Amino acid sequence: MKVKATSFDIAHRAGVSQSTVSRALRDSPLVNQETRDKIKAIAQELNYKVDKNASNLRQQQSRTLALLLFEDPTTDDSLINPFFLSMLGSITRASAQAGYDLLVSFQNLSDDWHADYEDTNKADGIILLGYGDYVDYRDKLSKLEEQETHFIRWGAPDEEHPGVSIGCDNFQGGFDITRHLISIGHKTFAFLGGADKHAPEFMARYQGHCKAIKSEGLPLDSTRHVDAISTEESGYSAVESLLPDIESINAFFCASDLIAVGAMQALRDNNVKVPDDVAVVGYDNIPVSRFTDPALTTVAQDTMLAGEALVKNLLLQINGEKPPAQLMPVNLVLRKSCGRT
Amino acid sequence: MKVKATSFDIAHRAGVSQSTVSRALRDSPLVNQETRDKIKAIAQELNYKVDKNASNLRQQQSRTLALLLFEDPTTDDSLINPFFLSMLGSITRASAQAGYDLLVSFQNLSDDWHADYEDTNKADGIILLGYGDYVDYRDKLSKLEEQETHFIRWGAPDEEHPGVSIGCDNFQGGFDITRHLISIGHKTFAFLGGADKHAPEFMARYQGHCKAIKSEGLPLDSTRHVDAISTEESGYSAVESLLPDIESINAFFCASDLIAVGAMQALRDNNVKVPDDVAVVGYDNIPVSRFTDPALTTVAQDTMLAGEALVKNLLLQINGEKPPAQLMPVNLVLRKSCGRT
DNA sequence: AATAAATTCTAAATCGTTTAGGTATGTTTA
DNA sequence: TAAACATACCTAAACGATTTAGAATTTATT
Repeated sequence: MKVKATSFDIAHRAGVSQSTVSRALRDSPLVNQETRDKIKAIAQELNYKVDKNASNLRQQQSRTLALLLFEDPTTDDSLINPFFLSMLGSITRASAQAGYDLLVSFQNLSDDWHADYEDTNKADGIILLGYGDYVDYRDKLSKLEEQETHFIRWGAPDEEHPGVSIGCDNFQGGFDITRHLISIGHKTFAFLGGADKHAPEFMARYQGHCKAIKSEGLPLDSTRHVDAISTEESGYSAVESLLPDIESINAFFCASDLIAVGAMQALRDNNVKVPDDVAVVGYDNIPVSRFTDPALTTVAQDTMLAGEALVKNLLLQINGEKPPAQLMPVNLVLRKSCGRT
Repeated sequence: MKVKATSFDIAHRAGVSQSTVSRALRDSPLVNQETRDKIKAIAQELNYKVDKNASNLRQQQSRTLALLLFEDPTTDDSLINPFFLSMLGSITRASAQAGYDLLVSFQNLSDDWHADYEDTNKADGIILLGYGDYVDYRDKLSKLEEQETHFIRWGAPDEEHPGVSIGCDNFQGGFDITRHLISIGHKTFAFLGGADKHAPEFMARYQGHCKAIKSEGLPLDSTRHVDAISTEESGYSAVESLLPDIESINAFFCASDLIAVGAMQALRDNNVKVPDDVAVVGYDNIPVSRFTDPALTTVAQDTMLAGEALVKNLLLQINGEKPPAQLMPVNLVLRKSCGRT
């Protein structure tokens, strides 16, 4: 049976006290350089590693962040929204960079996650990642705040939700891409994506969309609005529901790339040519969007930057500061699906 | 400033000793039911949560698993192989189900991850997830084993690598899909995917491919082998390199769906029709494969099952058992890209 | 009524660190 | 030469739980 070396073992071998070992390993100037080197050598030889449980207990911190993923409960269990995954990647890397470990967990409504990480000292802070819909969790967020838990939420900064949040400028994204569609000649639209309080991000995109229509002098009824959640299936059936008067639509603005992928599939199955008969644009710039046929014009959220911002902001909170909410900029990615670029 | 309640606070209020509190909260029969209820009520009221650091330290375990993701270092940093992500999802859920937290971390060659989790008592066991290529890490795996660290590797069970592993039957997958291609009339092939020691999974698929060709009585030189790593770009250029004599190829067997997506893109760009001019099949059944044009025929690995198997196996190890390696079955997913089904 | 057994609780040791404070040395300063 | 000060180390007390051993109380048995 393997038995782990402790700082006492090292102390014994080095002929010093255990506290000196602890100090030496953390390069404290309170211990002589020679002694330090000797202790470190022995530590290495014994394959010694600081026990994080003991260390964390003593220091009352864990140098660990918890990432809580809130998935659209309607989605198939095994699939994860690619956009989240991209965020997950950048968050993982950003926290590693900062010297923090990352606990990942999927949540659903029933869990009382609001207490389970920081309260137990398993994490120093929590990152909440979901598609903007925290409406049902609002009271839990309040509780988090009340408990002075450090947490940050991915989503639109607004007053409705307690706590700090970071999100991309969905309004601007919806505005920009719609303006582009108009600028290349499209005049009538369909917006695919549920824009109610349960999807504040989709809502903002839709509002940006409408604003652009107005500001370009088009009549507001030049766009139609169809419900859809962020899945391919949902995009597919959204298009199906619009087939009867498909000729009256110049362009589809899909609230997410997944919706767009499904939408294009539906169009293809019904012999509607993209972009010749109708334009399609998406939102998120997920990895596949480059490889659809035709390649999808979309709005890119810089997930690298966003992940870093989330982690940085959270760490500031942990260090006792009160960092402000943040709105991240957004970029158009012009590809073939929208027609003449 | 928030100050956390400890078991002493509860003991004080309840008028019992702290040890009684500890027992009561863990439903020990050593404490009277009435006392238990009272203590639990007080705990709830004070919003008490067991400090995991203290608890773990005392119990010498962490009830946490660490997932180490090894990415093809050639891949863009921000992108993650969708297949891994799918595994990540199922592993996360499986460990949550088992009452374990999950630490996620991306690794690269330079890190000395081989010591960093279990040795520090941050995790009770480690899951290694990569595209089969652990060749360069073999000595690190040995070290893990030597240290009696609990770990499990995703990949082909073989004697070359130390430790237990679970993987899908790549040979069978390659065999099955090739046989299907032959059964619907294809006679000449190209295999896209580096099949050297750095990609044992691709290698096994290739070997299954060749076996099927032989067993169906076709000449072995009816297949060509082109190097590619698991990215769309790589698939794209692999196809480009074959363009000169594209007419001599009936079907492309891509070692992964990502390669297939890139390959189909390249074929489209060069006016080669799939599946009319040439068939294309992939491997992995990633989410997009259903939405490519045409939909991709591929080999599905049941990631749900695989994630559960990994976690279950690791937990057995943690509990002192010696579970065997496992080969998971594989399923053909027939869609349009391979031609007549 | 005395003894044994069962129940319920307490005290203290333990996990492996970190860190405040103390104690020898030797070196400088007035 | 004693006071003042570094230097290099050590002792011991946390941190907050779990758990062993044993004490106190109640209940059962003879």
